[in-house]
This record gives sequence, structure tokens and C-alpha cells, in this order.
Amino acid sequence: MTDLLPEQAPDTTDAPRPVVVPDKPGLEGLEATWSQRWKAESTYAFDRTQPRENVYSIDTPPPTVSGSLHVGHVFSYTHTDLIARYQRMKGKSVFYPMGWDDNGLPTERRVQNYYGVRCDPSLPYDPEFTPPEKPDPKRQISISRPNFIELCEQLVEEDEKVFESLWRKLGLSVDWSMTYTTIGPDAQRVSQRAFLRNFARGEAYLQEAPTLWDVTFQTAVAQAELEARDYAGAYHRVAFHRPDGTAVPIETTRPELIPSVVALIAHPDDERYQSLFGTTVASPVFGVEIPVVAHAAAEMDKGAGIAMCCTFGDLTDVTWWRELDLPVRTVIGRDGRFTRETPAWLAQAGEAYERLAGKTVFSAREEMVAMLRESGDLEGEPQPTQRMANFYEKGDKPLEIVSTRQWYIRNGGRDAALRSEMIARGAEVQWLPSHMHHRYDNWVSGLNGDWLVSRQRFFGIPFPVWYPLDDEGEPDYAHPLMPTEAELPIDPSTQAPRGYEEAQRGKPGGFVGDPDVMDTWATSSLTPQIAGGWETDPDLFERVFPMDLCTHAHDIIRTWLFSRVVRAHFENHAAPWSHAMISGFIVDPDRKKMSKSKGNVVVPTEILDKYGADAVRWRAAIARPGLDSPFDESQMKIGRRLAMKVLNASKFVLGGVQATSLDSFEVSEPIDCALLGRLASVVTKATEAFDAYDYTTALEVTEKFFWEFCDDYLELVKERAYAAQHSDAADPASASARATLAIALEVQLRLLAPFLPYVTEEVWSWWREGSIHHASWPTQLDLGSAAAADPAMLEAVATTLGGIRGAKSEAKVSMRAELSRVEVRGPEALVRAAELAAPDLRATGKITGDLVFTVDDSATEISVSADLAEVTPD
RNA sequence: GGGCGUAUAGCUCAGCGGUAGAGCACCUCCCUUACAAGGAGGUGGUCGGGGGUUCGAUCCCCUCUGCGCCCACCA
Repeated sequence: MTDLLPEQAPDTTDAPRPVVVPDKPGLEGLEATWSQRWKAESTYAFDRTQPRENVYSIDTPPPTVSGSLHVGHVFSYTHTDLIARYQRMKGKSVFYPMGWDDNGLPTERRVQNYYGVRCDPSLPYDPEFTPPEKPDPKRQISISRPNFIELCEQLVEEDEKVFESLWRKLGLSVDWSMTYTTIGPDAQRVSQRAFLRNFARGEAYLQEAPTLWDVTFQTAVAQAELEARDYAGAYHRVAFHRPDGTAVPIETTRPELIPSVVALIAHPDDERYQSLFGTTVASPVFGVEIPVVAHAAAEMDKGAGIAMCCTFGDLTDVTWWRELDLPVRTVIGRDGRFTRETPAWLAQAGEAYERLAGKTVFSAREEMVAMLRESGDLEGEPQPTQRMANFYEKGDKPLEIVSTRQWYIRNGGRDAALRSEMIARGAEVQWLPSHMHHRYDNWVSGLNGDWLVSRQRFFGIPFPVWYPLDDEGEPDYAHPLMPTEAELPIDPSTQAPRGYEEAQRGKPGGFVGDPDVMDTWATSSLTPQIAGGWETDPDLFERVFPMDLCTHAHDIIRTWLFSRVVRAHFENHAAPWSHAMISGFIVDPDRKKMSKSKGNVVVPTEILDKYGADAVRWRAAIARPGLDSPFDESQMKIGRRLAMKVLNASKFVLGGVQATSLDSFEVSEPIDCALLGRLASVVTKATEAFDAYDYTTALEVTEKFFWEFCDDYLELVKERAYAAQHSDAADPASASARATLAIALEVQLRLLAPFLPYVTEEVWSWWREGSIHHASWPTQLDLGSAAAADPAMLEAVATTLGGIRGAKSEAKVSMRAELSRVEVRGPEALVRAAELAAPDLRATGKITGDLVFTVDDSATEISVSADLAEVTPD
């Protein structure tokens, strides 16, 4: 029943393997011992010779190594591991790689803070550069892009070691030989190849368009990275003027954008503005003449009912600009400041614009209000208001909208047919819990544009693209130069395209490399392809793709999950996996999301050290998919107690009564059969639950049985099991008890192995060959003919035992106190069932006198009355 | 505003047509040779409010309310 490791081949001699049970078994040190053994023996190695139907493959979320892990991660990764271990015991070859997300902005930020440097792409590479011993965060040293990337690579290597050691300690059954990263050469090749193919098929395209822009990081951001936050502002009532001087008041929260106004817009049905449509008005302060036009997106009951359209204040402005064919009048630069030079359309108001030039949005707003006051165009005082503004999820200033040239990948945001294909792909996935599917549909349905994948950053995968320069030295974006797939990976900033010399870089008639890098999601959207060896190892890819499972928390459905569906749809014409198991969050005891800024983050290493990996895993396992779960340390203790109990019960069975034989035919006593009969139903339930990805129920039924096994069964048969040592070794009743104990323990260890890999492995090693994690998942067959036994009598006996204990407890005497007479009364079926265990009950209850079973069919339950024996004073 | 989830003992959660379950906490007792990081026993709930369906509802339907999350929302 056990797959043995090759180096631990079974003993061919007749001598039974000696059972070695420690005197004082403990949990300390189990992680160190066993994680090292698992590493040395490659216990979790993926067997890539297995055909697809024998493989269970997992798309593991690559954690951001520059970030920090919190308990939520630990729990979610444990959930994946529970499934992985179950599938492995079911006989599957489990493809379970770990990935590291080490590219992108988080790494850049960490490097900046860690070394006190910042990237200046205009600087040349300095091979002598070493980072300062003591970084000064206030005075960052400027270094070249290659130097900066070197530091990124160094630091992620360190960070990855820390992460790996944590995951090993937690007991993740990952095959560490298959680890991938999102910045390494493999990831670069896959990302660039997929991009080239997307481009060739028209799924990726370059476009100059208004883009959501973070002024702090100075990069474009995608819709999926937006976060709407409360933002304090104020309504300013500002007068525009008709040619005859009449005021046309509008309301705006962004008066600083008045220099970029291109139109006033009202709803076509709005009676108040009918006479204005088709005319022009002059902007206050600047006197720029702008048209008043009608558009259905204008809301009559918002503000003054007439809005100023600026390029660009918000996404509605973009709609108006596009649909009404308005000009672009940009005043805010990529650094978030007003352009220094006075824009052409403000030439006649240069003096006014001078007062804004170079200012941040915030200061420009104050200055603009001052100017409006001076000109008398501010009506009344600004009215404070709270509104929502879009932020980059990692940023702290509201996003601006800037017109830039960016790469996009189609995702259905601008194409109803593609959108419904994406919805259909989502429906192919089995969602756990099922309602998470709504999140996916909801997100896909709400897309308002294609996926912006280019970032104006440094530590990422470059676009494998160059642009030819015309005679004026201007790039020809319409005819980008692409490498062949065989040339990948490509860095266009250091490599020249085919047919060009490096010397032609930046020269008229030469070329220029695309300066941008791919968004981190553009790479991690390909984790199944990266990990699975897409196009580099077709044999592997065929065995693992599409994958069986992806697991992560619900916050990245719109990013990681969706983007993988997009890529797999285009590239593989399939959903990337059959199951998506979505974890909830671990929230703090007040049900607030844990976050660093609130200081309520629980550090995983601390709880692992304090309670042990098995206890932490137990806690993770009682959090069902999709449900948020409050962190409560007292629950770790329960898991730890269970792990400890496994050690002690095993010590009793294997060492105490030396029940080590697994011969099921020796099980003869009714109560023993009943126990195995009940265990059979536990096996069935746990298996059904695991098959439905309901690891919590699998744990619950197993754990409940285990405690009953310890509290009732073990106590009941203790004397009978010991009897063999004291008197007759061949006593069949004693042999029955010991066989039952051994079989039940062995099966329970296997049922618990996915949850408590350390303590079950430890006990297994006292007694059995090989690793329990290679043992098969238990079935009815492991329980012999007793599996068919009716477990009903177990309950009658347990009730009787409870009655005897209750009587002693009520009398406030020790459980060891002797009883002179016990009467068990109740309906016939129950009483007769209990009677079958009379000798065990007598021994356990210390009944020295009569034990009477009385049928009373007027009763519905068993009741017990007991008389205490006379206590003889010492 | 649209969508989703959730509401059961002090806490964390199961149950989901037949007059309520577990663990923790709490109380009482017990050093019994597997286990005092233990064991035994016990207290504790008109299953968020209101309607309806049903012989019968915590469970199904409607409705209200609270809490949480996702999306939209910069005039």
C-alpha cells in the first residue's frame, strides 16, 4: 500500500522492522529534520514520464519577492498544498513548481530604498560601482540603468532565498527543481515570444492615446491597477463669458485645468443651454474662445448641468474629446507639473499662464483660484466635497490623463465579440467557491479599454521592438522592427535589429529601441506557459497544460487570473486551468484588512516558530475557500494540540501496547469492527470532500473521528490491549484490539498527512517504510472486512461510557474510582449494542460489582445509574 | 448606482424542511502509567427583523435592516 523510495527498499529478510518510539515525542525540530530529508530525498519531485491523465498540475502564484509575506499568503499557499498532497497520495504525479515574481516596480522601489540609489537611464554604465554601505534615503545616488538592474538582480536573489526557506518550513510540497522567475531568461523568452505572436496576429498594437498616468512613478498604468479612493476636493463655481459678456457659470473641482479647456458641454435636451449650442464662449482669465456643444453623456443634474471638457481631466473628457473630435490642449506634463513653456493657444494670455508654469497640480489649483478671484470670475466660495478619484494602487497621488504612445493587448475592452469569448472561457473554469465566477464576469463586462501593457520603467522585460528613424531622425512607429523568435531574449537598448549596426542607434536613417518594459502582469499572465516549458519543452507542456488548479486570493481575479485567461485564449485556445480555488483574506480580529500602515500585520515566521508548521497549516485548513477569516492566535493552539495528540496517541498504540500489526483478519470483537466500520465512512467522506476541493470538511470529519478514537475507543480497549503483555499473548480479544488500533492509526495518519505533514511523517518513520507522503490515500480496502461493519454500536457504547463518567464527575471523584454497581437502561437495540462491549466497559469504568443491562422500551436513549464502591480509608 | 457574499451560543464557524451542533472561552471536578501544551463532566441560543409557502422553516420564497467585498462614480 506504500510506494517506497528507492533508497529505502523493503527489508527482504523475515525480521520485522523494529519499531522505535521516542520516550518523549515532541514537535520541536520536526520542521528542520523533515524538510531537510524531503529536500535530500527529493520527496516531492515531479515524475515527468507520466501521461497527462496521471498528472495533476498547479499554477502557483509567484509571490512578489520584494514584498513581505503575511499570514494570508501562508494560508492561501497552504490551501494549494493540501490539494497537492491529496492528489499525490491519490497516485497523481503532481506538477507543483514555485515561481518568484521578481520584476517590476516593487523590486525597483525596494532597491531604491535598500541601496539608496535611483535609476537615471541617461548615465553610462559604471563597472566599478558599489552601493553605499549606509544608504541615505534622502540623497539617493543616481546610477545607470545597467547598474540599477544589477542591483535588482542581486537583491531578488537574496529575497528569494528567504522566501524559499519560509515555504520549506511551512511544508509546501513544491518541486523546487522547477522554480521559475518572472525576470529570468526563460520568462523573457516566453513573454517576448508571446508578445511577438500577439503582434503578428493583431492582438497587440501600438497606439498614441490618452493614458492613465501616475506622476510619481511616471509611468502609464492599466485599468486593472486602478483603485478608487476618497479624495477631498471643492466645487468652484466659475464664470465663462458669452461674446456679449453674459456669464455662463460652470462648476468644477479642477479649476487649474481651465487653461486646457476645449469645450463646454451640456445635455442635448437641456432647455437651459439650447441657445448656447453652436456658439462660443470665452474662458475666464485666459480668454480662449471655445465652443459650446451637446453630448448625451452630460448630466443635467450634476453641478451646473454644463461641464467644461479639458484634455484631460477625467475619462468622460476622453469620451467627449474622442466623440466630438475636439483638439488636445495638454498643460500637465509627465512629471505632474504644468509645462514651463506657454502653450500656443494661450499665447495671448502668456502673463496669466506664467503664474502656473512649472507648478504642481496642487499649487496650480491655488494659483488659479487666486487669479479667478482677481478677475471676478469665481462665484461665491469653493464648496468642499468628498469624491472618488482614481489612483494607481501603489501610488499616492491621483492619476492624471496624458496622451502617450503605448502597447496594448486586446482583452475584449473594445470588442464585444472578444469580450464574450473571454466570458465563455471563464465559464469553462470550475470556480471554488462558485460565486467568485461573478467577480470575473463582472470585471470582464466592465472593461472600458484594451490592456495597456507597456510601462515607462526599468526593471522589467523589454519589448523586443525597434523603430526605424527617418531622415529627420524621427521614429517610424507604424513600421516597428521585430526580431525572430530564435533571437530571443532581446534587449533593444543594447542590441541592434537585423540589418542595422549598433552605430546607427539614434541616427537619422538608423533605428531606436523601444524604451519601455512590459508590465509585470504581462509576464505573470504567462506563468502556465513559463513553468510548463511552452515551446521550449513541448513534451513537458503537453503533460501539464492546461493545468488543473490555480489558487490565489480574490483580489487578483481581475489582474492575474483574467490576464492568464487572455493569454491562454490567444495562444492555446483554451482556459489555462480547469479549477480556480479562490482564498479569502485573513483579516485582523476586528475584521479589518491587514495592512502595514495599520500595523496589524502578523509576521508568518513568528507564528511558525511559536506554534509549528502543522499548527499553522491546521489553522489555514479550517478557512474555507473564498471566506475571509479573522486571525486569532488561540486557534493556532488548537492545531498544535492536535499535532501533539497525534504524537501521544501514536506513542501509546505503537509503544505502549505495541500494536503494530496491520493484519485486518485479526479484528474480531464487535466494538473493534464497529470502529473500523465508522472509519470506513470517514474515509469515504474525507475523499468525497477532497474531490470537491473541500479540504475543510475532509479535515473536520477526520479530526472528529480522531478525537473520538482517542477519548473513547482508546480508553475502552486499553485494558484489553494491554492484556497480551500481562498474560496471554495469543488472546484473540487482545489481538483484535491491537490490530484495530494499528489499522485505525495507520489510516488516520494517512488521512491527516496533507494537513499535518510533519507530525504524520514523524510517526510514520517510527514504524513504516518510506515517506507517508508517498503512501496511497486510504480506501475501504485498507480496513478489511470490518469496513462493512455497522458503526451504530459505537455510539451506544460511547453514550454508556459517558454516563459512567458523568456519574463519577457528578460525585466529584476520580475517573479511577471504583463502582460497585452500574445499570444501563434504555431501548432494546441500544442496550444490546452496549452490552456487546460489556467487558471493555467494565474495565474502563472500574466496575467491580454488577454491570446490569436493562431493556426499557419507554426510553428513547440510554441512561446510566452508578453506585460508588465503599472507599476504604487508608 | 450595478453586482456578490454574509447574518446561528461571549468568540470562530458547521448544519440548510422535521422542534439547534462543534471547537474555543467560561464553570465544576480529576495528577488515571499515551498525553497537565492533559482528561472528564457541565452552563450557555425565541438560528438579524417582518411577512409568505408548508402538517411543520434556522433551512424555501418575498421584504426590510446590519456588516463585508467587487465594479462604476473626478462637472
